[in-house]
Amino acid sequence: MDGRTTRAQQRREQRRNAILVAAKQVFREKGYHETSVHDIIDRARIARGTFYLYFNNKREIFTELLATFLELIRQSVKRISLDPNDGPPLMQMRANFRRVMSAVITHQDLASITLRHASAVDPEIGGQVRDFFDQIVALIERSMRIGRKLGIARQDCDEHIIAISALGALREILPRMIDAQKRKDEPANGAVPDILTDIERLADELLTFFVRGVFT
Amino acid sequence: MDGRTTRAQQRREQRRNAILVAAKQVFREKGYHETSVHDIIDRARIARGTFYLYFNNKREIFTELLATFLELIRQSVKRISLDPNDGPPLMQMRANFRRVMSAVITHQDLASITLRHASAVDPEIGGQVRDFFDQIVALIERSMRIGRKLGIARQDCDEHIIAISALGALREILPRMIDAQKRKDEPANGAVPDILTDIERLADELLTFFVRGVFT
Amino acid sequence: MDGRTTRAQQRREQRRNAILVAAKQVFREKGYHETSVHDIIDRARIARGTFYLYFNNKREIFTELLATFLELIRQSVKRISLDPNDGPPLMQMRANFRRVMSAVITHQDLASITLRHASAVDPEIGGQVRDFFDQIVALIERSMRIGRKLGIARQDCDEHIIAISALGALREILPRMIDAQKRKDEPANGAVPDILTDIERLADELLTFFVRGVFT
Amino acid sequence: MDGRTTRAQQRREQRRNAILVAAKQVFREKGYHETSVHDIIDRARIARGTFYLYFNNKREIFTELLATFLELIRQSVKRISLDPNDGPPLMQMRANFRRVMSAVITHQDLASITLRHASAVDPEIGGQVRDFFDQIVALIERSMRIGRKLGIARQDCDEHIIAISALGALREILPRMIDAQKRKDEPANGAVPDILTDIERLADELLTFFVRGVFT
DNA sequence: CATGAATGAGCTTTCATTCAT
DNA sequence: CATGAATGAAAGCTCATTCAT
Repeated sequence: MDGRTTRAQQRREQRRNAILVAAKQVFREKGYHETSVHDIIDRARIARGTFYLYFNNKREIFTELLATFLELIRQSVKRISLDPNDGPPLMQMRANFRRVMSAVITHQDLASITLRHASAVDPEIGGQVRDFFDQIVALIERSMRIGRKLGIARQDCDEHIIAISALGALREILPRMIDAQKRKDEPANGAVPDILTDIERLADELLTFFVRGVFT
Repeated sequence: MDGRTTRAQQRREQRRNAILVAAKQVFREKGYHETSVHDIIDRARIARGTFYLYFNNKREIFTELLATFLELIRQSVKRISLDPNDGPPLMQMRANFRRVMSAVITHQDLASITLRHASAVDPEIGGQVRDFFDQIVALIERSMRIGRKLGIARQDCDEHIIAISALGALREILPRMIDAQKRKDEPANGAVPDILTDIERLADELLTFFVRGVFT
Repeated sequence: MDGRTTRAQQRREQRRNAILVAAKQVFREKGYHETSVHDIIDRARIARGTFYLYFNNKREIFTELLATFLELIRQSVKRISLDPNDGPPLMQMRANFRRVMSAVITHQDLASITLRHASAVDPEIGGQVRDFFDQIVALIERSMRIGRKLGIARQDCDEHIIAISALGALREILPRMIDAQKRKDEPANGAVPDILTDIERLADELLTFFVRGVFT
Repeated sequence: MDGRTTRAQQRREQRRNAILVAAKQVFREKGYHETSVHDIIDRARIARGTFYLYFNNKREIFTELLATFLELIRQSVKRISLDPNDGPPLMQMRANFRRVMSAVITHQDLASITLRHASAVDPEIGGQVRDFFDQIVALIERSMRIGRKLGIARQDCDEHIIAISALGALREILPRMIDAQKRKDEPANGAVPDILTDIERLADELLTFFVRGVFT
C-alpha cells in the first residue's frame, strides 16, 4: 500500500516536472504573453485539464519557474566575508560572479525567462523582480562599504551607483552568455565571441574592469 | 486650396500626436499587454475607430513610440572623435552619458516604455531592441579600441565585455533615475537618493567608475 | 447631431430588446442552465461580443427578465382597499386574480421563466424569488386579517396558512394556464381543458373555492 | 459461496446507500447544478471512480433520489374509498394530508430536492415531475367527483381547477414546513410560526380551508 | 473625417466521465 | 472492487479590429 502510494506520488512529481520543463521551454522561446496554455500542454503532450490538475493557472506556473531561478541566484551570491579563511574579498567577489554565471548557463531557460520576460508579465511580478535585484544591489553596496573601510576601495565613490552599475553589467552580460552558449551548441549561426562561453575568463574580465576600470 | 489642405494636415498631425501622447502615458503606466486600446482612446478622448484612422493597430503605435526613443538615443550618442577640436575622448564620453541621461529625463514615458516594457512585447520587437543595444555596444567597443590605440586604455582588456558592461551599467541606472525623478516630483514617497536626480554628478560618477574602477 | 444621437440610441434600445426577446424564448424552452450564451446569440442572430456589449453576463440578462416579470406582477396585485369606491373586497380580490392571470398570459415566456426556472438558477436568485412570494403571502395575509375584522372571514382560521395556500393555488394554476394557452395556439396536441384559457371563469372559480371551499 | 456473495452484496448495498445519503444532503444544500460530483464523493468519502461504479452519472443518482421520494408520496396518497370501514371521505383526505406531511418531514432532504430543485434539472426531469403531479391532480379530481356524486361537494365547481388548487396549496406549504422544521432544530434564526411544525393542526387547517373556504 | 456598434477568433478555466493501475 | 490521474468537450468571457452611418 505504501509502496503503491509512493510510486503514485513519484509519478505525480514526474508529471508535474514534465509540465514545468515544457512550460520553461515555451516561455523562453515565446515569452509569457505570447505563450498560451495551449502551447504548454502541446509541448508537454498532456490534456488541457491535466495542466490545471497541477497548476492553478498560467501565471502560477510562470511564477514557480521564476521563483526557482531567483532562489538559485540567491544561493549563488554570498556575502563578502572578512574571515581570512574565506579568502580575499576580491576572490570572493569573483567566486560570486562565477557561481551566478554557472547557474545561468546550467539553467538557461529559467535564466532567459527571468532576465528577459519576467519584468513585463504584470506589474506585480515586475515589482517582485525589481525587489529581488534591489536586494542584490544592497548586497553589493555593502561589500563596497566594507572595501572602503578596509582602504581597498576609493573613498570618493558612491557605493549605490557603483552597485547598480555592477549589477547592470552582469545583467547585460548574462543573456548574451546564454545566446552565445546556444549558438555554440547549434553552430551554423555564425561565429561566436568565445569569451562569452568561458566563465573563468568572463569572471576575470568583469572583476578587473570592476576593480581597475579601463585605464592604463 | 493649398491652405486648406495644409490646415487639415496640421489638424491631422495634432490629432495623431495627441493619441501618441495618450498612448505613451498609458503604456508607461501599465505596460504593453496590460494596456488595451480602450485605455488609449479613453485617455485621448477619441472614438475607437478614430484610433485606427491614425494607426494600423496597437502594436504599431507602440513601435512608433519605441522608434522615437531609440532615435533620440541614437542622436544623443556621438562617436568619439580624435579631432582635438572635439575635446578629449573622455570628455566626449562624459558628454554622451550626459546627453543620454538628459534624453531619458526629458522623455520619461518613452524611456520607461523602452527600458522596461519593449523587450517583452513580442519576440520581434524584443529582437529589434536587442539589435539597437548591440549597435550601442559596437559603438562603445569602437571607442575602446581607439582608446587602446591611443594608449589610454589597458591593453589587456576585452573591449566587447567592457562595452557590454558599460551599457549594462547605464541601462540599470536609467530606469532608477526615472523613478527617482518621479518620486522627487511627487514627494511623500520617502527619501530619494538625490544623486539619481543629478545628471552631472551621475555622469561623473559613472565615468570615474568606468575609467578607474573602484580601486584606490 | 441630436437627431443622429437619438436614432442611434433607439437602435441600441432595439438591439438590446431583440436580445432580451431571444433570451426570453430560449430560457423558457431550455431553462437557465441548459441555455448557453451561444443559444441566445444564435437565436438573436448576433455575434458573441455583441451580447456582452449589452449585458455583462448570462446571469444578468436572466435577472433582468426575472425582475421585469416580478415588477409586472407587483403592479398587478393591489392591496385590498376598504374605500367603498373601490368596490367590495372580494371583487378587488377577483380583480387581482384576473390581472395576474392576464399578465401571465400576455407574458408567457417571462412567466414561464419565473415560475418554472428562476428558483433553481442559484441560491441567491432562489432567495429573491422566495422573498418576492413571501411578500405576496404577507399581502394576502393582510387582506385576510381585514376580512376577519369585518366579520367576512372565519374567526378560527390561520391567515398565514390560508395566504400560503392561496398563493400556492395560483402558482399551480398559472403554469398550466400557459401550457393550455400554448396548446390552444398550436393544436394537434390533444384536447385542452378550456377553462384554463378563460381568465374570467378561472378567476371566478378560484375566488369561489377560496371563499366557500368545496362544500355544499 | 452463497454466504460470501450475500455478504459482498450487502457491502455493495451499504456503499451505494452511503453515496445516496451523501448526494441527498449535498443536492439539498446546493441544488443540482451547483452540486458537482466532487462535492458528492467528498461527502461520501469515496474516490471519483467509485462513484461511477454505483451510478452511471450524476443525473442518474439524482433521478434515483427523486424517484424514491415520488414513490414515498405515491404510497402516502390513498384513493378515497367509499367503504364505510375506511371512515368518512373527509377523514381519509385529512389522513392523506397527514401522511404526505409526515413523509416530507421524515425525508426532508428528498422532499427539498424534489420540491425545490427537481423541476429545473433539465426539461426531461421537469416533465417527469410535472407528470407525477398531474397524476396527483387526477387523483384529487376523482375524489372531488365522488364527493359531488355523494352530494358532499358543490355541484357547480370545476374539479380540475380545485384539484390543481389543492395540490398547489400543499406544494406551497410543504417547503415552508421543511424550513420551519429546520429553523426549529437549529434555533437562533428567529421565531418560527409554530403551526408549520405541527402536522395535526396543519392538516386540519388545510382541510377546513379546503372544505369550507374562508367565509364565515 | 469621426464615430462606436458589431464582430469573432481565441483565451482561460471547469467538470462530468473514463480507465489504467 | 477501489482508486484518482487523465481526459477533452464545452462553457463564459475579452478585446483588437472592422465598417456602416
